[in-house]
Amino acid sequence: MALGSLDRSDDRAPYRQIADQLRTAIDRGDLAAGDKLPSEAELMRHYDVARMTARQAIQELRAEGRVVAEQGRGVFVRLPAPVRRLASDRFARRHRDAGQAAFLAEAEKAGVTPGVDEIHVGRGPAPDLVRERLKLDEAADVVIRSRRYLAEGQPVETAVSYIPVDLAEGTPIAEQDTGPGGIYARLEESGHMLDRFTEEITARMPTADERRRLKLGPGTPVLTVLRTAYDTDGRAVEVCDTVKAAPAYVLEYDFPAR
Amino acid sequence: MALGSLDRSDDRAPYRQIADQLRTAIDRGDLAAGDKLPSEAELMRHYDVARMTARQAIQELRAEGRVVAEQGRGVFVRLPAPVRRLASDRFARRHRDAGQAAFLAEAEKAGVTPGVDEIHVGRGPAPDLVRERLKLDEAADVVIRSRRYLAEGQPVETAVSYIPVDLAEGTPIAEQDTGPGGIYARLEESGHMLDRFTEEITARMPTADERRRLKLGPGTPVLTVLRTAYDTDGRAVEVCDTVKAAPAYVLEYDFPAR
DNA sequence: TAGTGGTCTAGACCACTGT
DNA sequence: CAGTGGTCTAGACCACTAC
Repeated sequence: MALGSLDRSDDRAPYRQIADQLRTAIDRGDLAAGDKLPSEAELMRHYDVARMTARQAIQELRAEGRVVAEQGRGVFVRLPAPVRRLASDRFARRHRDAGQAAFLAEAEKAGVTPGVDEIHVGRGPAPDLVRERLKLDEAADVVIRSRRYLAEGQPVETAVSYIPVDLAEGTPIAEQDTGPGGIYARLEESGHMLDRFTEEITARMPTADERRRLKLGPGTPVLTVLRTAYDTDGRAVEVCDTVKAAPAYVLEYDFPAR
Repeated sequence: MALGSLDRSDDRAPYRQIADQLRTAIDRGDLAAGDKLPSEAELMRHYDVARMTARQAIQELRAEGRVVAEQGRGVFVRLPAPVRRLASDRFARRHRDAGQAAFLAEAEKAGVTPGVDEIHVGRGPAPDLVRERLKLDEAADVVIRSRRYLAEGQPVETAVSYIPVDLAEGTPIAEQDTGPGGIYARLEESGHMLDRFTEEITARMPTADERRRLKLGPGTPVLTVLRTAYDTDGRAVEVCDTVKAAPAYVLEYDFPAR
């Protein structure tokens, strides 16, 4: 691990120069995934700077999500997250017919042990974003199902589903356990055959709460997917708001050139 | 703007408590978009802490992308970026027939003044990711077109297209100006009618280079879209690698339940 | 010129990790 | 125990902004 030296005549701040050199070392592969970076003390000696300067350089890389600090151990080049590809056919009826909800089917395909926890089922008013998409009036309540998905025990996604009460009440959708095939299978059983979905994708930094629930390190963005399900009558029957740890996902879509 | 006080018995670090209080003030609307946060000096007086502690609190919010610091002026609650929705029909043939490339058609629809700059056209080997998708052997060159898109003068997206040389050479695709309707119109003119696209979406923190080209503040993630275009023979005729400033986009996809 | 954030120094004590 | 990062203090000089 050969570090360069500071150029005091360079107008770039020393901490940026140090960050650049570390970044380059990572990009070149001098520092591979999982490797330990020089400690703060080593950087102080090597570059002859104060501790805060060395720390600031490392802080840059942390904010970029390239390295992770572990107290008492050191700072390490971040390991590439196990990536799960989500194809847009993941809600295909054949999976429901096989008795599997989308997340479980997808995880199994990827050879990952799936899990679900923090399941909460309730009833209440829908957020504005949801109300617009479900075309409900302000007064109408919805059944709200929230849960957290795990892959290999690690949280990777939170999801909140909103279903109009007239579609959910009296069915397992309003229960803790929705049964085989999940919400979509129950909707189809009650005569609402699904026709199509729309998904709206954004990316942003997580809120403090999301950081906690998804156990995200600093410098880790989230992908949000807001999915609306329509039945064959063209009625919006569910809105699902998901927040995914971005490094864990690739979303795939296929569409015609028309 | 009423700030609380520190709880020294709280095991959360003072800088976290201060960050929490500021975050809450923003969420509650006490600090609206564009408002100035208390200065470092004010935070030092109010909470009776050292400057670095006040700075660290603000640093938290910056990394979350919630506030932006402007030297000499102060720290401000970030303004919501003007969002552009990208529907998956943005490559519909009707737009090409109308003589417009996708970005321009989309921008006009959104009432935004579009721009393109930093156009570079060249020829060289394809990156691995691209070669796999174009099904080329290692030796085969591609035509490489890179450019940067602007909305209202602000850079919002960079794009690099890769086209197999046998499809591009001798056509305007290998020239600086591809002509009306862009690359896709030229491909169709030469007999490669487009059939479908696949898009692979990820989100991550930008590289230093991307931060510069897209003028991104800290705490701003990017959305990447890797699009592959197929002609009616099922041949991959183009791969386009785009990097978008995440706050500026919502991607929309529509797909059947099958 | 006063106020702001940007950067740096030189210390200090703490909690956690591994030996 | 020594080594690591986490946090804090109390200063300093600088560049930029607004008045």
